[in-house]
Amino acid sequence: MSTKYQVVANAIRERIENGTYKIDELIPDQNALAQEFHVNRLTVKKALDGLAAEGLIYKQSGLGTYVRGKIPFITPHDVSVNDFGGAFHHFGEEHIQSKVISFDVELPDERIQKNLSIKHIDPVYNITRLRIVDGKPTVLEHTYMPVRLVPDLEREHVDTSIYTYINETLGLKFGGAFRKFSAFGASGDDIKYLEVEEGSPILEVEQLVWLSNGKMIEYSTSRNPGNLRSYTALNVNNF
Amino acid sequence: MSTKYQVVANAIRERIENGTYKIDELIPDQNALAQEFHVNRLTVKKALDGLAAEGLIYKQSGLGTYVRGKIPFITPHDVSVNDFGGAFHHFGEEHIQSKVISFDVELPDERIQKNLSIKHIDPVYNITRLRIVDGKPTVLEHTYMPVRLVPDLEREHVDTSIYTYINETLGLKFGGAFRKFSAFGASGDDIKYLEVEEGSPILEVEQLVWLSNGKMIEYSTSRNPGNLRSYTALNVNNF
DNA sequence: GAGTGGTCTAGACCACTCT
DNA sequence: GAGTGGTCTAGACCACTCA
Repeated sequence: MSTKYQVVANAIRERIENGTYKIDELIPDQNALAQEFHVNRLTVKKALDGLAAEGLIYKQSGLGTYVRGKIPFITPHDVSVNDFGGAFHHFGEEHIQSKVISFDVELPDERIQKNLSIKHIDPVYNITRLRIVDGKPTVLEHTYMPVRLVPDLEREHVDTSIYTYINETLGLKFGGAFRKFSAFGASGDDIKYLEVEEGSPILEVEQLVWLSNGKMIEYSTSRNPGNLRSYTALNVNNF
Repeated sequence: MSTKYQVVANAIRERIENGTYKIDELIPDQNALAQEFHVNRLTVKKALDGLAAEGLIYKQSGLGTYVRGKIPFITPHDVSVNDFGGAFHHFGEEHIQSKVISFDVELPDERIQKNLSIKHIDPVYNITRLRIVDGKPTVLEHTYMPVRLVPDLEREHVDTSIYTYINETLGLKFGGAFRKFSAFGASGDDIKYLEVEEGSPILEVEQLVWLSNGKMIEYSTSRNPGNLRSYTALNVNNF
């Protein structure tokens, strides 16, 4: 919130949301915006690049910058791959409830060592949680995190939001994530906890998250009953 | 391939791939690279920003720029959401075969009108294709495209690669895509064409693609048997 | 304190689109 | 030709990390 280009980006985002800049219409050109905000044109461009990456606007060299309309097939149930809030933040405190099925510390097997780039002597948390949204079992999460990077993780954090603990208490920043989407038939724990029938479709997200310093902090799988949740992803081309 | 930052980015990408810059090690700093390539430091920074967005490197202010290691759980079967090649390009001409199930021109219903941002009088192609990879039915694609944007689409293009026709013959560029991943149980056409059993898990990708001029060019759904294909997505955080 | 990447400026030229 | 966004430069200052 402190850099100039973020201030400019937020101001423009606000104008798009409140309708000052209308869908499919041109917004003022970069020079005009630079004058208005008393910044250099490059600073405006950087702000617009960010909004374009979010999908809010699109630019055409020689013409100008347009506001993009909403994507029709997004619903509030869908989870965007493009933000890092975590489930707690997405659904809101009032709607989400977590049932901790297991919360252990153990030494990692070879697969976990590889994914988290750690040695066999580095302990990891092994956490299984059932996320209940508005009373409905919605996600079964299986999470591994290196103890070294997330010291003193308490039951209390696991009950609510581990991401809040990592971001706000430890002051760590996420650098990025890699995700893999697959479809499976429900088995074992899915049937037990998600209250679905054997073989019914499950959307699995396998996920590797790293910090801004490049260290791997989380390897997890999330299993969602097919009818309850979808994931969305936005991609903008720049070549 | 023509701008300076692309030249620099490609040179650095090459050095990472051929091992000149090693995994988890620092690459030369921005000033050194700027000197070497005879460009300004900002140009180097822009090149590095691009490589960081691709996930190849990560930067830490105050320390330097590191080469990121490979993500362990990617397999060659997985399709990356982060590129725009199309199925034909991904699998290679030798491995992929397309069976055109239907190829019609019709007037769009309300759902298609909304997704493609067109009127009811604008005709669309309605194409159903079965993609066969190495002899195995792998994807059932259902595609809508506005006739106005893709004139003179011939059976020949549908048999091979529509993307090649759009990019190379029509000279159009993709601007971005929005995708939604869901899990379903196989039904109707899935059973018939993908040779799977009723109710077996299907990974569906619903997709909206637009051109660099902002116009919607494709609305499609792709259905993959759960055991055959996964999708991967990379996200880098910048706030 | 030295070195790193991040931000910002003023000014320039280019490629592109429309009239 | 006028106006748009894209690229590039030279130079400056900042925040951050490590010794």
